Amino acid sequence: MKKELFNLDQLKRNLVLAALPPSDLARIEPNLKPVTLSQGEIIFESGESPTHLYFPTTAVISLIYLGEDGKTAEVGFAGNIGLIGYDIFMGGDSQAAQTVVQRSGEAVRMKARYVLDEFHHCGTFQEVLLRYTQAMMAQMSQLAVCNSLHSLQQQLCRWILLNYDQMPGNKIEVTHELIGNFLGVRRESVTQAAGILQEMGVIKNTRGIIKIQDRNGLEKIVCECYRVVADECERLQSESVNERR
Amino acid sequence: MKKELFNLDQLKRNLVLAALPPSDLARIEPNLKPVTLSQGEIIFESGESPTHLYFPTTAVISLIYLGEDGKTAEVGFAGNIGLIGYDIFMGGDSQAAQTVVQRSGEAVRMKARYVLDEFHHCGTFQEVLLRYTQAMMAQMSQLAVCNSLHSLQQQLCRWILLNYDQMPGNKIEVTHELIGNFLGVRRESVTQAAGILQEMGVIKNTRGIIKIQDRNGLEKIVCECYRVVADECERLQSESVNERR
DNA sequence: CTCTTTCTGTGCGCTTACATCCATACGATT
DNA sequence: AATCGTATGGATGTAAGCGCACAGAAAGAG
Repeated sequence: MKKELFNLDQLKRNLVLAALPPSDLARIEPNLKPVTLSQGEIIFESGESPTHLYFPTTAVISLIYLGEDGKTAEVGFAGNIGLIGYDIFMGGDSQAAQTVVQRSGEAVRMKARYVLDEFHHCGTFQEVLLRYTQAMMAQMSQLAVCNSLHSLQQQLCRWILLNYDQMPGNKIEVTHELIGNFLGVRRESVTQAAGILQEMGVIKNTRGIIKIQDRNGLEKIVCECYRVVADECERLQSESVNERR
Repeated sequence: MKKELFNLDQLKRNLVLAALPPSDLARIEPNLKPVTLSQGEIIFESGESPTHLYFPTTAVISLIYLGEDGKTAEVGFAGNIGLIGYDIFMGGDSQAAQTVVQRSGEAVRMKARYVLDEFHHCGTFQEVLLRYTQAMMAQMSQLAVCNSLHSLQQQLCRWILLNYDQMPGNKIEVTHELIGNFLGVRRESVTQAAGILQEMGVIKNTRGIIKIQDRNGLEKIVCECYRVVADECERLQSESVNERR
């Protein structure tokens, strides 16, 4: 229980935390603990109640649905522009999705108890959390639509771009197999789609790594879903700067 | 602006309202206005800020996404077990989905201003609204997964069953065309899938009407998504009876 | 350096749903 | 009872993605 003093700047890499007024942030800061997350780590199992609210700083965390037949699909995700574990304050006893680390990195987390205490003060903390949860809902619907209406080719572009945006560097460390799990398709289909993108010269596939070579090219191929989600993120960012209300 | 005195029992047909303690319900009752909604009516356009929070009693309301290419898909819906317009209290300025009446019927609605006032009292009203919103999120993810992993045949079964559960009687007044819009597929595909279900003897198609003839049969064909969503509804119902906290 | 593991690249035939077009049947209106 | 608009039922060919099977290639371990 020793109280670490860690850098406020690190906290502010997560834009939800950055959106909080300094006084609020200072108050909750003692209850925020940094954690290192590695790819594939399961944070919550499907059906569990979340024990902590996670604010990713450099990690990216996915919500994965597990079908009865072993098939999987990503229903949402959050990087530094988002939070994980909203079920804590939304009142549910459990969450349906499995929560798994999609890209290794850092996050800070807050115990469910503290989250509830702070949330029920009905201040800016609550307001900010709800706003980001709403954004998450919008994102989830958009991904739902993308899954059902658009080609794998486009979905893959969307996935790559959304990931690219969340990270420094121009490569994504991920196998086709894993992407298949996220998009709910076979590994081979991903390989094929990625192969075509490579022929077009926008990405380069190597073992376990996808290199982005032409971001603009990707944006030309991708469906509108990418822009919708990306714009939503930008909107939230600009609102947090304006510190409305 | 004349104040109608209408039946509390009518309000309680919506389970969100029924979950409120009598004192809360009595307080907000003057701000609840009944409305009649007819099929196809657009309640909010995509991008608009919701003006009212809707509590359907006998109507069923869908959230529809409009793709750039004219394709559409249902991302969520609410009947008497749910509410429409959560963006009001979640803090967003707009909502992404178009909101349209899927089945004619009654609802009561509450002006956004009153909703916000009441919500910020941070009492049971807030708690109940958030709980139902969370359920909506779970439902949305489930539908997302169903769209991407399951066959049209199964999706159609799910859709029929979820609708059946929200209404009295054993027929659904809807055209194949409309279902196609909801499921994001062509009318012909729906006709074909519905034809097979008819051959199996579980439904009967007639002009603009689907008659459910063998509910159990449908449950055998449907994917797990139906049960997940239905169970979530039942959970909320039983919790509201227990009046926890 | 070799062996094993893991990941990528392909080639089938199969199923599902799409696109287009047309036939038919219902039912409300007149 | 005739008519017309809307809804359903099918036929054809096409395309996307699946399931399986296998080959090659890179990384890591000993």
